[in-house]
Amino acid sequence: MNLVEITKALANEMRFDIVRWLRDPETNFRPHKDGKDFSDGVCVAVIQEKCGLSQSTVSHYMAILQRCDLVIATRIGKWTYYRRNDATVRTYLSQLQLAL
Amino acid sequence: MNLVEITKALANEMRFDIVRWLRDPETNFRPHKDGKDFSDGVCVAVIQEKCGLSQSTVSHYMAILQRCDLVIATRIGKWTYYRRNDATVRTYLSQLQLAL
DNA sequence: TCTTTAAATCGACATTTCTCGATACATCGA
DNA sequence: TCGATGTATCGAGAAATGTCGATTTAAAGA
Repeated sequence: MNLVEITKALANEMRFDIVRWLRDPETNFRPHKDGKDFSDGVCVAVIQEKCGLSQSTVSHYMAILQRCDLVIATRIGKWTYYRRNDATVRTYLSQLQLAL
Repeated sequence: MNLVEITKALANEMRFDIVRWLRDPETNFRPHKDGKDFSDGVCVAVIQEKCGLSQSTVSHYMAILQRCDLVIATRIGKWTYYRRNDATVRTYLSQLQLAL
């Protein structure tokens, strides 16, 4: 757990929002077109639609969030679903409290 | 209180450390040469010595930390003393908990 | 197998951040 | 008032980040 690396990942309005939104996908994202629930997370296309950024940028951002374990990716067929890693978020917050 | 702005300020190893160090100046910085205590904070020269960065960079970093209220500056004569703004740090941490 | 679709990667350019040395400003002491 | 000292600001170049469109990869379906 590298505090500064996670802080860098969150030091961007959109990535910060994505992590926030993923706390409660039901209220923050539209449903998947095929009706799949959010148990594995939200697919890139739906996150992209919400962000209003290009597909490549969103994919890149999700990779950054994944690299520091803020999200977990699950590939199913053509789709990659990203969900929050609550354990990392919790650990980050408590470590930050201790450090700062 | 802009969460992302404060997060950006902390998204740099050295600035992160400075804020940490300022929680307990007595253990993290050498005493001021004139014997002044740390009640108003730590002067730039002493922070610079600890960081190992140039004077201008440290001055710049302290301005960034000050702009988002993470530190409070007190000018006394030629010296500027910087101390942590614990209120901001606490508010930041709790707001972050709520947001994330 | 060919086409379509979702996502990742690549290459490029613009913007921001990092960091420095030089200079300016303010204050102190002689 | 002059020189020394501490800090802030300026200007610049290097590095990192943001962001895009194009391309590649992988899987699904016809």
